[in-house]
Amino acid sequence: MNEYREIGSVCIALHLRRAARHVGRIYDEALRPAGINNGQFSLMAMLAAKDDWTMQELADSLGLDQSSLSAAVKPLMRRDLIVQEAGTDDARVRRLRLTPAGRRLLDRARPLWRTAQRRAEELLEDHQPDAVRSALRALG
Amino acid sequence: MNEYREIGSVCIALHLRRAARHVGRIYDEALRPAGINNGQFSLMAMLAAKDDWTMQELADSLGLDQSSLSAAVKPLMRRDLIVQEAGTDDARVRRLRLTPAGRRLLDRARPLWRTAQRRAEELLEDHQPDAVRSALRALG
DNA sequence: ACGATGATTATTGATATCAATATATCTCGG
DNA sequence: CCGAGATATATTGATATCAATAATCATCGT
Repeated sequence: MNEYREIGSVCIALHLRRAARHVGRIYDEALRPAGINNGQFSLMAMLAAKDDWTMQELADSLGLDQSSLSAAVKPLMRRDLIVQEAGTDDARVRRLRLTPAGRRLLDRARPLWRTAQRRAEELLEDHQPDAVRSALRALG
Repeated sequence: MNEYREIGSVCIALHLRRAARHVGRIYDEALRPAGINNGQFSLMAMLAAKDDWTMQELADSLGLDQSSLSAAVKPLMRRDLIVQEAGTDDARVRRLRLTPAGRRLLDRARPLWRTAQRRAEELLEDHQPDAVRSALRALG
């Protein structure tokens, strides 16, 4: 018997990344008319939910490496959807904000997100979406 | 009330990608002594489990875009861990095989994978790993 | 005030990922 | 056999992701 047949069926990293790729494509496709992808939508939705994030706080909330966030904000800043402003008290920190244009784009994107969200929940019909979210929170 | 607070707590794409990033880092760290990352381990384990994959078959099994696999095999070929050979009957298909060096590296990596796998299962202790895998299969 | 240590963000170099497109090859009707 | 459409893989250009490192700035002890 082949020792490696098992791995494809039990490896948590493989299952997670495969699912993340597929679901990410669902959201990306739904969001395409708004001109952003699912990662950019998540980032901007965080900014809309709570102002005054530092880079590190936001990176932690997204489960991202600090340097990955540093790269991810660049395309959004180039399009003037978000801005980074220097902290007043501590000159090292950078605070992120949505611009008015970013907020408008996000509002246009929200119904598209909801469509994708519905489709993803349908895939989880027989698997208790809340239990799955809870498990994913434990992993992330 | 802010319409966007909800999104961070219910978005399936965000939960999945956050978990996938974190878990991926666990496996990457464990596999580092072998010189491969979790995606490369998955790819090579598939080749060890069953020979004679075409590119498209393997891409489907990994839930990857065909063009992503095309890019992913390059670093492994450069290191002579896998080879691509032209199909005999159909000149379009390329078949992938582990080289002996690839097989040796994979055998060295397997106990490292098992360590990471144990750590990931521990995170899922209270969440029935088999149920989670089943849900992830439904998503991917 | 100085210097060491720590904290925050950015940069670099590598791989990963996709959509769109290109290229090569096959198949099948005529 | 030829050409049209289909299929398999590769390339391109953009963003995503990390580890390692660099660059700034803060803090604290002396």
